[in-house]
Amino acid sequence: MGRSPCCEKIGLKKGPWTPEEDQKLLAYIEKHGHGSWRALPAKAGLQRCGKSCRLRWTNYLRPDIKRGEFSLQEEQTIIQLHALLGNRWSAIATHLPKRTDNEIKNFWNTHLKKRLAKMGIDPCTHKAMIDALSSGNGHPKKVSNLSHMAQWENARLEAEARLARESKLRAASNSTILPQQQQQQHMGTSSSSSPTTPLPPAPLAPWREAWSAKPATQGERIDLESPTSTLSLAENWLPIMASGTELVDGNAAAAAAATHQGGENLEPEGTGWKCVAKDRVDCFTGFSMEALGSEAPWLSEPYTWQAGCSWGQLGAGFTAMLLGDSGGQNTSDSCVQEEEEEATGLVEPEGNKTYWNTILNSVNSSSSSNSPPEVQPPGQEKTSTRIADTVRLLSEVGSLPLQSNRKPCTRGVAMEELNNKMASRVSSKGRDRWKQPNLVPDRDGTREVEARRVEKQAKGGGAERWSIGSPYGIGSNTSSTTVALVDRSFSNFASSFISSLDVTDAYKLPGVQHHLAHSR
DNA sequence: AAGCAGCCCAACCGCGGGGTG
DNA sequence: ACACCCCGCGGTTGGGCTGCT
Repeated sequence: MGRSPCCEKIGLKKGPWTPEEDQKLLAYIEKHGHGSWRALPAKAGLQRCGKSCRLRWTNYLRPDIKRGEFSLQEEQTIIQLHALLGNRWSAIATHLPKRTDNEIKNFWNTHLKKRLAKMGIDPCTHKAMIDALSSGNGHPKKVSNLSHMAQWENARLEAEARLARESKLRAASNSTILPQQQQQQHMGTSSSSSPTTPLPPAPLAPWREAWSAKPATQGERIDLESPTSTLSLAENWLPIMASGTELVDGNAAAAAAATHQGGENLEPEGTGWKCVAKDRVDCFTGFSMEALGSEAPWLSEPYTWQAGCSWGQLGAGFTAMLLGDSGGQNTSDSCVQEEEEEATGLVEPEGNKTYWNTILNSVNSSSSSNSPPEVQPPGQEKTSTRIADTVRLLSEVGSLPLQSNRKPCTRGVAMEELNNKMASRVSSKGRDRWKQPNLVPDRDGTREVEARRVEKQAKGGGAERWSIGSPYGIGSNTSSTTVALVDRSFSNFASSFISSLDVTDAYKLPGVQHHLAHSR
């Protein structure tokens, strides 16, 4: 592995930057772009290594950096994202405009970590301390990593399972709907569908569709019910809800959840929440939908997009996202309206019900000026849409660069894209496991090359400049391309989606909110 | 006022992935 | 397939600052 020797070279300056050095660096980059960092110091007349220059630029000199105190909103975002992503600071930073990963990392280590610890929440696991200790065998960091990885693995498995089902669906006759299945759906049972039986697309709520695709026997359950997904569901979220600690007692949790449900879908005194609290240890080790099934009345409720969902819905949230809304397509008008409202934060996440379609419309409309959307055979648009959106969901939530300047996804492209991403995830190792290249067409349009974001344009966004990386270098007009930021509303969606995930729900509870707000 | 401890954060270190020849 | 190079990332360090004794 050819690692660059970097700063140990004799004669290169280290330590704090002087204003003169800053000025030199700024002037050079403004005029030429940074190009090769290694070559930059010599060209700019700096006695620094390229790495040092890069760090100074990315963490301090860059014009699109916001400095100063973190707002409450930013704090909460960091906490929620850390609960989901762990110490993936760069990924977290992509959700906090104008903040650098280094700044966020420092802020976490110096402020938030301590504050959470003070509140009795383990900053590594985002669980109540007592649970972290009891379940982690004294290795909270391991537990944290496990939880985060479990969530991603969960997403991956569900996406893969979905693709498998899509294949089966395609293979089977679209018009075949077994009468007994219709009856089961009507009756609300969830576990008796055969894995080899084609599933009807519409009548099932998304999460029920996902779970009903499971085989009925334990040995065949690997399709959708992985130990990791069970872990992420039960371990992250339930303990806080049910722990009865000073943060939120069981009743408060139930009441809070009922509030999230608008007091309609979940009865605080109902069997659901009590069951969760009482049996949470069992849930950790042996959770299965079959076991709960009809015993848990909230599971038979129609799936609805509420900000706070029952714990059964939490896991289903991701599933539903990956599955898309099977309830029907939205009209373009309402999509636009919802998108606008979503961008202003005026709507509840139930607007997400049709969000996938909105996103695809956005992406397509932004990119279709050059290439008209491919006409899909009837019945295939939706599949293509969902797969493409799945890819985007994984990209966004995992902070993988979005390929927002790509042509509208056809089924084949989307399938290939998703498969590649999934395969890459599985095969890659290390912290870049989730990182994917951001591909853009090259100058000839004959192939794709990696693009790098070089700067944000005007304040407030709208467009973001990307530059094609090697071999063309950065800063050349011919190598840079401007792509529309069609993902603003998607980003909003992602935030609300993240907010709906298991552990983060704990932070939405009034008691915890209060602690967060008043411990600043 | 001096000494000390703790905090903060810019900067550094080193690992590892990706691109290229 | 391999070596080399570049760069991004997360963990860590250390100098400056602040508050306490």
